[in-house]
Amino acid sequence: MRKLTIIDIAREAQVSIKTVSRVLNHETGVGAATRARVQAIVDAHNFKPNAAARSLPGSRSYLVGLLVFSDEIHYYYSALQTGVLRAARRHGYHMIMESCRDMETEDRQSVLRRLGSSRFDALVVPPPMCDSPFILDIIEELGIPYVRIAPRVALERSSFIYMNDTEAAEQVMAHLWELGHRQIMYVGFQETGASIDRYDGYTRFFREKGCVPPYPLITVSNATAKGAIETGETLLRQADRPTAIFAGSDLVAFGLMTAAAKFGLSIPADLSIVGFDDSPGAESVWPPLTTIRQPITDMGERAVDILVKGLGGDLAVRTKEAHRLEFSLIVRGTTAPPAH
Amino acid sequence: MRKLTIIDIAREAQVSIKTVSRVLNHETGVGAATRARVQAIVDAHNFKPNAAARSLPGSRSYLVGLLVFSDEIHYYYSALQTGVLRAARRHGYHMIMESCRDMETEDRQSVLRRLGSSRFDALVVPPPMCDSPFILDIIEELGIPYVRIAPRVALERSSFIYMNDTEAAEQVMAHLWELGHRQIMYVGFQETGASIDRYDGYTRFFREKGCVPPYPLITVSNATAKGAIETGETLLRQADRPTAIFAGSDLVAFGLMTAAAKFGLSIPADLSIVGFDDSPGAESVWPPLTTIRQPITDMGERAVDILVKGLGGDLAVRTKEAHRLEFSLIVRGTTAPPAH
DNA sequence: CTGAAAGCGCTTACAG
DNA sequence: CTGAAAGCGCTTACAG
Repeated sequence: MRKLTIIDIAREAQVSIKTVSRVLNHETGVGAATRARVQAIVDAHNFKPNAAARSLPGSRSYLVGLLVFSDEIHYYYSALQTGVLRAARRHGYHMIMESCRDMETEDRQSVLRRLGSSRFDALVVPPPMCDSPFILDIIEELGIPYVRIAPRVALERSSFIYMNDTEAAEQVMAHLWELGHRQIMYVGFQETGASIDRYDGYTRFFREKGCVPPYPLITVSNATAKGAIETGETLLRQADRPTAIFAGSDLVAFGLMTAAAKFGLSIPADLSIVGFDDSPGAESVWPPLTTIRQPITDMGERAVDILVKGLGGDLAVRTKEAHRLEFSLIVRGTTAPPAH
Repeated sequence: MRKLTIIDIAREAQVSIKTVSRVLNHETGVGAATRARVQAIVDAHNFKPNAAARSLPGSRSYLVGLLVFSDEIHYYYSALQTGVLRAARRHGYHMIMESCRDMETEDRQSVLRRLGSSRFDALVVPPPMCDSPFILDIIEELGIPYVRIAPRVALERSSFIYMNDTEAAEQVMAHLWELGHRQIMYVGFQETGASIDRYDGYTRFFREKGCVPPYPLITVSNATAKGAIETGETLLRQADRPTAIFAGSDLVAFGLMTAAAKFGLSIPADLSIVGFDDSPGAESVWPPLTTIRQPITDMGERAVDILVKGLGGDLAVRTKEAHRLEFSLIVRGTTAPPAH
């Protein structure tokens, strides 16, 4: 069977190819009845216009860019990428990745040139680039439409996708509280502001219970587990050590688990631990980690959906939007009621 | 500055656009002098032909497919993808990912239809799909050129990229031997044949030293760390426990490290451990894991290089090739001389 | 070994 | 609200 073209659709709908093109691109200026008839035929055939043919005469490339931080393999970007790829394909776009190593230290001209020479129509900007005024200025100067993932600053600058870290933290606390824990500690990380949002949830939870948080904020490096291990060794030696620790990230949780093992503390019998991220290792460690799953893949998908809708040219949808996605608490093996 | 086209190149070289097209596509039938002159101009401008314009009239899509196993996030595929993406961009191609969840259980017709409807010009086929006759039959039936990554069966069927697992294993053994270890054990995994290749290196090393391997082959599941932890607990309880363990994968190594911690064994003072893969966690655990780094990203790049060369149409390069890439032993903190 | 013509499937710019 | 014409930058099929 030959590949369908808009000529086939046009013939079947008894309209010109231009009208089919209008419907396909959600352009205005087509009668409601005509639009419905064409759309029905498009749907019936599951017709997808040829991307090459679209981009050749047009000004669009049908490429969405995903900004990634250096070439490193990080599950956060992998997950995001899976979502971007999925949505891009759905919309007839391709994904192109642009790596941002050293963008902050590079001079303005070379970054401009580099981003300007890539021919994507729109850009998905995840952390930490989404919070860099330097990067945002350049993107805006180039006039590239963009959507940010989980930004923390200058929220008014663009559409963005986010999840509520504070609320997720409160849910972690509620889980531990219900198990009977009261001596709960939060161990965060230094690298990004997300840790603070989670700490806010921790303190807010205690406040709502009418209590004062029993421990001060502790932060370690989130780059390697070393800091968490060392901190864990100090913490767990204390006489009034917590019965449960809420770790700001899975990596911090892993470090604490290692430290606990060194002290002969059994998890979750002697100490409960909750992570944050549901990273690939969370299921592999022993016991498997109770943690918060972030909807990273969904975030990527939604970002592309917004972008493509905006590129459709319908001015009404160019409004900046903020989409909140839901997290979920994954209860696995590192949480249990406290001993006696 | 306006985007260059082959018309500009043709004018500058005083030839027709058809001749420029021939040079660009490495087609035969251009005089050596003409070819050199055109190529020089192409290089001088760093001219890249417009992919959309190429694929529109032609039969090629300028898309390379990467087959991935389900939608899971796995660093192996992430690394491969980085390489494929990098090489694809270099050659003016885009990358498209095709997920293979349940391919083995699906019926032949639906897989054929699915792969047939994606319009990539060539396919990179990593494990485990590269060893599935079912998948290979379908790809060949569709006439899609493909290169396999680290295949273990039917090597004559296609070009492939590989590394020498056995030799890498021998290098691990040499490292441990030089530190003074003699009671070295190998703990492999069940999932893929790679574990056997590594075990072969283990036994071969002892044979070359004129010894008999001191321990039998042990295998655990590579899906979660649980099996490795339990196995480790059994092994480390033994009176004649090894002074060093060569783990068939990083994940197995992580499990063994957890088990060692439970027994109060200090790594590397009481027990040395070496992994295999250099996965993202290898640097984050404590102590950081000594392991073999596989050139996964490079493998992806090379696969695309071969594919694109083949698509160039030069029959001579359609020969099946096998490219071996080099691994490297990354010595970190889990290996040291044995106690006393 | 080299080139002139037609056309891929769309969008742009314009006309009505 | 709808359509006819031109053309995007290449490749294909053909001619010499």
